[in-house]
Amino acid sequence: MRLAILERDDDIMKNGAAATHPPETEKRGRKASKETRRLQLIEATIDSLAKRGYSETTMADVADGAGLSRGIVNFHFESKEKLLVATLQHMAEEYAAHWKGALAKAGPEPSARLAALVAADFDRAICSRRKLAAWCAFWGEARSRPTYQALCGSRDEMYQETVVELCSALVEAGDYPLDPRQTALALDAMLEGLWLRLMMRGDDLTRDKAHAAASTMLTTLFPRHFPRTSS
Amino acid sequence: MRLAILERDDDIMKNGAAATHPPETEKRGRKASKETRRLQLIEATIDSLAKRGYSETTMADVADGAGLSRGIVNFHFESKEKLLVATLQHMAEEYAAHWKGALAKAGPEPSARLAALVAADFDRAICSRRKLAAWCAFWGEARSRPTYQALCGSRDEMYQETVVELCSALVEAGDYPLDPRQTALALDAMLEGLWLRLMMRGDDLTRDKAHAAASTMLTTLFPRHFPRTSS
DNA sequence: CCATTTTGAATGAATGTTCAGCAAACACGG
DNA sequence: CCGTGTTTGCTGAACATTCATTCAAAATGG
Repeated sequence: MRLAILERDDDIMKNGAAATHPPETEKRGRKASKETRRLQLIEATIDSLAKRGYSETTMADVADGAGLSRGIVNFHFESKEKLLVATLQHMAEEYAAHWKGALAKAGPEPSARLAALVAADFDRAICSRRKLAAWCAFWGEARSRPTYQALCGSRDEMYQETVVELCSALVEAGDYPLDPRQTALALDAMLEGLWLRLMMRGDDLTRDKAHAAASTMLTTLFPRHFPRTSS
Repeated sequence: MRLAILERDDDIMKNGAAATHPPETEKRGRKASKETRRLQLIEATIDSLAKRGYSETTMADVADGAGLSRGIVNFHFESKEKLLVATLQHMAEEYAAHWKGALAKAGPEPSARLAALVAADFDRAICSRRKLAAWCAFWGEARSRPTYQALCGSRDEMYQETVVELCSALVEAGDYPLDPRQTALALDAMLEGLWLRLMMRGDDLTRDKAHAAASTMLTTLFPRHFPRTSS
């Protein structure tokens, strides 16, 4: 009779041994509602993707990770494929909700909004090792799977469009000699590239360093809106 | 009696139907040397990775793609794992040789060298769909496999270091208010991110557009060294 | 008790690996 | 130029393993 380890140590980018206490807000064991169990399995899937990669993520591993029996996944999800799609969907929704939330809190000033968007990308909640690894695992398969490809545009048209608009506003306000679309593309690519590097080589690149590099880039692009920091 | 289709139409980013004539420099059929056959299988592996993704790349598919029999891979490579490592190694070496060659041709001027480095990244020979897809397939697995991780740093320390040095030279020469290391990191991430996007959404983003965005970024970072183009 | 959830063994398909044998190239003596 | 033996490259069926899926039965909660 094994016990599910539920709380994710959504890592501090340094596998911290944070022994958080079980979340009492949600009921465990048999009483877990359908949706809760689905979440639990999705989290276990992310764990497995991060630990073993896409190609070695098995149903058994997911079930074990959740502390449940083998057949469980096919009960809550119909198949492995659907579990993975649900997992990607979950991450995409979480990501979108996160940057939209950050934007909402940022106020109306374009520069503040853009800074918030960048900061959101390097937030602990989003930019943890295990989640980056999971994203990357899906990216690797996205080329050959239309479903993934669509969802992997999580940093999607809406995000991209938002960045374009913010760049447009800044270019106009500051009279910068930049093409908003091109600038937004470059910015976006840089953020994604920083994620990739963050995931690959974890030692010599920290979340803070990556965030700093991105912020400095904003300063260089829009010097009149992002004052140079002392760093 | 099937015939191996050897020449890759290293694609023009739009699956061109370039029916190149068989390379006469290398002997085919039974007489193919060991090394040639290995290359052939590696190319077939890249094809399979691009077409089906890492997790669905099978030995049978590689063998079929090369027009050879099932057991062939285990004869020339020892195992699937070793085939994949050899493939990644091949791509890494090709990539390194390519940018080093471009650098050699660029002359001594730092700005020209940096521009050459960027241009090399978007060269047809390197930046074809199938190769980007293959890279991305490996990236997805790199997290959980030390061997891949090491090789995936193909855009490796040496590349990164070169970019840092070029940035340093430019910063000094032009008195730009930039930190070379941070700038190099951002540039590098942007290039990798552009690759990723180039692979994901092939329609609304072409190699030329990506290259243009990268070049514009150079202009913005080092305006006195990269004159603004009319584009 | 009934409905819902969970279990875990059985099943079958997919696939990496092995290997005995075949056939082309080659070496060499006639 | 032939014949013969040997090496080397290659084949494809057989094998073993891994893994997703199924399902009948058990456990749990209401």
